[in-house]
Parts: sequence; structure tokens; C-alpha cells
Amino acid sequence: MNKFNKKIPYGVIERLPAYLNCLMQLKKESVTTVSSKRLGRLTGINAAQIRRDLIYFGKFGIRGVGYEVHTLIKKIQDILGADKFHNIVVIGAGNLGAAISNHDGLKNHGFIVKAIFDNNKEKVGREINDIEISDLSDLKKVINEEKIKIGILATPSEAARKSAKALIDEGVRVILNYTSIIIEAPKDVIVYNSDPVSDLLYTLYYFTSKKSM
Amino acid sequence: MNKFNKKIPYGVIERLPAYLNCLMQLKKESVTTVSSKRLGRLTGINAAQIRRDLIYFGKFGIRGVGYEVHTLIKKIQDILGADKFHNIVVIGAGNLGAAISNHDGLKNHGFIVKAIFDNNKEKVGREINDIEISDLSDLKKVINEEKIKIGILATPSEAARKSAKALIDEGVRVILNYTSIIIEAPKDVIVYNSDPVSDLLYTLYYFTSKKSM
DNA sequence: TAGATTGTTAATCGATTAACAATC
DNA sequence: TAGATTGTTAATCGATTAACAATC
Repeated sequence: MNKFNKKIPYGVIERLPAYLNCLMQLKKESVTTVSSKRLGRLTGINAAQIRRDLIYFGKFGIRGVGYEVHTLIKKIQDILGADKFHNIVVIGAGNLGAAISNHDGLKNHGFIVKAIFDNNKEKVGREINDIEISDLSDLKKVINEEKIKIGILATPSEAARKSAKALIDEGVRVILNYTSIIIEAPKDVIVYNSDPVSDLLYTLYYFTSKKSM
Repeated sequence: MNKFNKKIPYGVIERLPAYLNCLMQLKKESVTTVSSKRLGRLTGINAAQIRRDLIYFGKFGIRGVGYEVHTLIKKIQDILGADKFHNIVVIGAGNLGAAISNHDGLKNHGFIVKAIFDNNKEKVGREINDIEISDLSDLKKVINEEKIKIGILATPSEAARKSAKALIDEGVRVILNYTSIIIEAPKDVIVYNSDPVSDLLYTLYYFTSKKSM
């Protein structure tokens, strides 16, 4: 719900991170102002749609000028909740877990990796990106002490279901699932699945038979 | 376009990999038949929608019985083009590149990683998952020799734009972009962006203010 | 003022879902 | 046959986009 008390379409929320990402790159290039037209060209999204999306939340632009990059970043961060810090945990200290833990963007958007868990005793105690790898058996303790609500699942598939259950049982409410296991969760838990194979298969459809996108 | 010569909604194609993934898990559990109702419960997708999605491509079910798992897998693989082998390359031999190259699902769906590229001379010559790491300067040669049309971009952000350009210039037509860099590509190149931060930000919206999904 | 671009409407387009006849 | 579930329709719901007045 927004200030007009209207339900926001999913598509709108899905596009906001894309706008934000684009705006942050523009900011890095010292661009101060951007029109919906330009933002549209950069993100591949229709300019009218960008304006439509934004006015769900307020009038952030200046007619005849465009949007101030800095202001729009603040507004979108505020809408998404990315203006606050969020403690997260990563399950799995393999390549994937390490890649995610090292991701610059997390820090830039206020996500703080509080712990990385693994059940491999050899890895426990080592560090990834200055974060110590903890034993999976300490999951419960850490989640409760740090009041963690967001978890990233980056284990091998075999371990995924058990870890997901542990996260949910301890009160985690958002799970980013990077395994190909299907996670069954109660309605108040948000599970977001991300799988390179699904992404590839999706694009493959449009590729293999030269269907237009 | 399908056999009825009607345009297939994007949403349908997006859901097919989810069905496929679910079906393959069912097959592993030796389930032979599944109803749209059960598939719906497992994937979180409305049963009517599953049936609707599938008949865009043909009548794959048996009234009163459901869908034969094995048959439906074949059909969906055929639709997506996942019944053939596809050579791919991965750019970036860091944690992310390694994680993707090691991903079981790739092999299961016919994707063969032909080469992993990196510009770090120390990594070149080593192996990940039995695939030798090649020097980025050999990209052109490999892509042309192996007629690679699919590339996965898993480099640090700084290197992404240059690598993307190289891929496109040499004829790659599908790019899975795992960096947060925006890639500008001609219309006949399909770029699919996947970024853990965008995924987190999206879920964050529904989480932070207890908005219903 | 002239040019540019937002905010906003309204028309179009596309997606979802309930319902049920067909049929296994 | 009775029960189950698909295939299919049609109504509803939601998303996209062109167009343009408002206004910087």
C-alpha cells in the first residue's frame, strides 16, 4: 500500500531496484539529472512506464527538467526500505556463498552479512571477506542474538531443505534461495528463488527458435 | 510463436523452468504422475494457470489422471530448447564463476561449459570442475572455434563492460549478466540480468512494511 | 517565450482465474 | 458408474503505453 492506499503492482516493485541500480551508476558518473527518456533507454524500460511507476509513490520529478539523481535514489531507497541497515546470514561457505558474501552491492545497500555458516569443520573458523565462518550448529544462537530476519541459502542442494527449515524455525522471514530445491514455507515467509539454470532456460526459449521477445 | 501461431505471454515462458525443475524433483522421487493441483501446490502457482500455460503448446495431460511426469519433462524441454546441447562460456574465474561452472543443473539441462576465462595470469591454466581456465585474450578464438552463442558474465563489475562488448562482438547472442553493470546490447542480443542485491531489494519491500504480497 | 519533460488520463493490451463440460 | 482432472471458455483483473495538458 502507498500513500494513496492503492495496491502497487508487483511489476512496479520489481523495476524499482533496476532504476536504483541505474541511478547509482549515473551518480558515480557525476550525472545530476536524468529524464525518464534517458533512464528508459538505459534500463530498457518504457519512459511512460517509469513515470507511471514513480508517481505511485509521489511526485519526484521536475517538469521540463527531469529527475534529480540524488533525490530519486533517496526516494527509491526509502520506498524499498534500503535506507536502513539489515543484518543477514549466508548459509554455505562454498564458492557461491563466498561470491555473495563478497558482493559489494550488499554493503552499498545496507545489507550486513553477520555470519556465514557451513557444516564443513575444516572451513569453520576461517574468514571470507573478514567474516568468520561459523558452524551450522550455531545457526540458532546467532539468528536469535542478532535478530536476523533475512537469510541467503547458498548450500549444495542436498543440504538446502534442512537449512531452510532451520532458518524458518528460528524466525527468518525472507529467504533468498540460490539452490534448485523447492522450499515450502508458511505464508508469512517470503521465499525468492534465483537459479542460473532457470534464467538460462528462459532466455533459451527466445534464442533457439528466433522468437521475438 | 507456437503451433497455433499465437504469441506466448512472457509469464508463461518464465514459469516453464519452474515446472521443469519441480517435475525433475518429482521424477527423482519416483513420482510418475502429477495433477495440476499438486504441481500448483509445489510451485506456488495456480492450478488453472498451469493448465492454461501448457495448452499453449499442446494437450499433454490425461483427463481424470493428470500429467505423466516423464512425458511432461520431455515436452517442456522440447519447448524451451533444453533437449539439445548448448555450449557456453563463463567469463570470470572468481568465486561466482566457479560456483556457476560447478552448478549441477547446467549439465542436467544440456549446458556444457566449454571454457572459463580470466585475465589473472595466476589463474590461467588451473582447472575448475575439470575445465581449464583460459586467458581472456583467447576469448575470440574459442568463441569462433566452438561457435559459442551463450555467455555468462561473472566478472568483477569493473571488467564487465569490456567483457560484454567482446562477447557481443564475437557473435554471442545470449548473455546472462551476474554483474550489476548495465549492458547495452543490440536488439538481437538477449541480456538477462541477475543480481542478488536486486532480488533482496525486491523482497525487502514486502518485508519491511508488512505489505501483503 | 520556446523547448522540454513531468504528471495523468484513458484506451489498449495482456494475464489470471473461476467455472464447467469433456472425458479418462 | 462415480470420481477425478484436464482442456477451454469467458469474465475479471491488472499492466502497459500513447497522448497531451500542465508547468518547469
